[in-house]
Amino acid sequence: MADGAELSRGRATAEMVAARANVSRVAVSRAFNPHTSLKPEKRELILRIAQELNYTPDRAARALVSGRTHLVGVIVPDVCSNWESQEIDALTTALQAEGFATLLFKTRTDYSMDEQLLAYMRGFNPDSVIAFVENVKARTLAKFLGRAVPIYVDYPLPGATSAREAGPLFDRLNILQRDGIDQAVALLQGYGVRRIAYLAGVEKSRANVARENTLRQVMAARGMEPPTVIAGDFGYDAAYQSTVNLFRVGEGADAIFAANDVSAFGAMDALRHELKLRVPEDVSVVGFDDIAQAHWKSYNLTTVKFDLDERVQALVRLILRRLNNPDAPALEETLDTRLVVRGTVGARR
Amino acid sequence: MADGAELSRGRATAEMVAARANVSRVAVSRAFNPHTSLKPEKRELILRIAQELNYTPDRAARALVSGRTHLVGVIVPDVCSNWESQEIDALTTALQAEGFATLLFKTRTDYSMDEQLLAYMRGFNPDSVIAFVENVKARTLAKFLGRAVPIYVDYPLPGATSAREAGPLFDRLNILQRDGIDQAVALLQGYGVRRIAYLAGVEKSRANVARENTLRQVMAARGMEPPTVIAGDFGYDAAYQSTVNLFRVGEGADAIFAANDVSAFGAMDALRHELKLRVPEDVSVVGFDDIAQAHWKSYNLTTVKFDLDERVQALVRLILRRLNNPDAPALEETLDTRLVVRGTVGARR
DNA sequence: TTGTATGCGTTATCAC
DNA sequence: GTGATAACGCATACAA
Repeated sequence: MADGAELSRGRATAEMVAARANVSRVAVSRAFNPHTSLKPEKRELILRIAQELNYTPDRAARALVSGRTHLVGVIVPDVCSNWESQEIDALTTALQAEGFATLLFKTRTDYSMDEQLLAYMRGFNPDSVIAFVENVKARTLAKFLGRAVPIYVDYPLPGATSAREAGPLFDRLNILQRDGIDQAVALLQGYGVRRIAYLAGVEKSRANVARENTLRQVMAARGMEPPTVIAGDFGYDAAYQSTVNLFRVGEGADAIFAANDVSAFGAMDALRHELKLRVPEDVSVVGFDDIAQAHWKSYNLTTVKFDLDERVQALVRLILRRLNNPDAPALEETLDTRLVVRGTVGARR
Repeated sequence: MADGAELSRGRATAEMVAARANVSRVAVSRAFNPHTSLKPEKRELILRIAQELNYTPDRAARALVSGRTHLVGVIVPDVCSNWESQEIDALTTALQAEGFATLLFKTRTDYSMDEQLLAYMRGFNPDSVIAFVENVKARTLAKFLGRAVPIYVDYPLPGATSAREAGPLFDRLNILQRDGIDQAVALLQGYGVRRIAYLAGVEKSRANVARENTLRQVMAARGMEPPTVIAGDFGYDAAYQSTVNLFRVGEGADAIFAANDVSAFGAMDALRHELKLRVPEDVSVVGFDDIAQAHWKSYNLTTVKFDLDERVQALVRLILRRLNNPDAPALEETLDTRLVVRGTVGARR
């Protein structure tokens, strides 16, 4: 009766478990920490009673003394942009399996809330922080972080040397986009495409800049004229509008290389529904990301793929390595991209 | 020098701020708590020095003594399903503005990880928990929760009385789907539709069951034959397949009412690309949710809308009300739905 | 308005 | 293998 009441509201404490099991509080603590010495049968008893009483160690208290919150901060501009949401999803699953929880923070791509947000986040003392280079400035991140070591997801510019920032520690996940872009351009070239337009993403975004620069480089290496660049913001509507302008006002193109899949969808819809052009017979389209919608029949998009699982595994690996060895020099992992061929690139007719 | 080193790694503590400002630690604490008495100039000084030293109160320590973690647990099956991600996005923004952070947990729709997940989550001691009825069983949730009062997002079945569970406290956000569904059916009827097929979602989902039952009721009230029900799982691929079957093997339909927007997209693509039927001239389509993609030109979907902002505001309101009054009886908020008319319902030809 | 003393629930250090 | 005791960083009741 009294037990039931105690049990239902206001979580049980280690002391209550200890009392029930006739052991000391310390024993209860040990029962929940694998690498401590405790007689097996005693541990078993304690765990059983803990379960009966619905006891779980309080992580806030644990964090206070151990210095580990088991919280991983994830800073994103848009949860609902398709790529981000798929990454957050997979990351949360993976972190959960390792005993961490995902703490979500939203920022803006214009850096306007960096300081406020980071100070706010620091209060939660995450063990690790995952940020995208384009969302938070490195210096600001360094300044506002507590003991957490941030992981930067970066898209290195072609030719740039491995970016080991001086001073503060920055672990890094590098995504090399060259392979995928080269495959895409080769495919386009093989189908007789000559004039490629690059449908840009948010201007400040490093992912975008790296994409454009790499595309330029690849095209030059293949003896092609530089791409026409048209404005975009990674979103559907801007892509739609820019594509219409390209063909109505501008000079058109044989192919559109979009900064991400969603932009590619916008471009395709503009081509088909507004400009009455066929894809790929009149214009080919290539995207970036390979989000789930890319295989939908309405689009069936040929796109440069980031392997989501690889990415998430690399991130988790970085987190664990850093936590096991807080003073190690900057860690780095690198991933490639590749082209997924579907139906939006083909012979011109 | 020494300061710089202190500052860069391992966060500053209240004591360090106090020392620098020549005040007691307590004054520092007060400076960060608005409703305490402290000479304004003193508070200002402390806050300035805190900023210099990059100090933020440690929330783990604060949680330990205040009993508030400022964490809101959100339990979802899929971050990346479109509706969820948009809701998480908006919710995170709103919570951030109120000083809370979103703690994300992934579960499964088959309840298979309920107990493990909830015990895990309780360790983090969230101040509040938001769950969807279909994802976690009420009894399990009650058993494993600490002091947090869960908020359930529910789609009440038509005719069911307000579902105040006996025993433990459950706050609730009810979404009434009747208005939107009635508007949709009226519109379809007005365009001469007679045979409606309901493209179902995950079978166990209450959202799905409520949608189907309400649709039945509304159609009966309007003197229509009951809908044909075809299988689905809220996803694109199943919707595509089911729609093809409906027309190839089954008896077809004048209109498809899909359990959500993504299903509607799958149905539309099947109709147009596989079955060579026109939407809406041959078959009308209606969806549910009004996700961002619904207005894309390829789909331009007529759909039953949940107002995202209203939803998020209601949730935040529930959280704050509960926190301000922990012993209040079960709180409840109720929202309506309405039809957004776009281009997938029209005259049959 | 301000400072002192106490406790939040846990793990780490040290004895035994 | 086990138990006492001291931290962890902060907020509050109380005294001044």
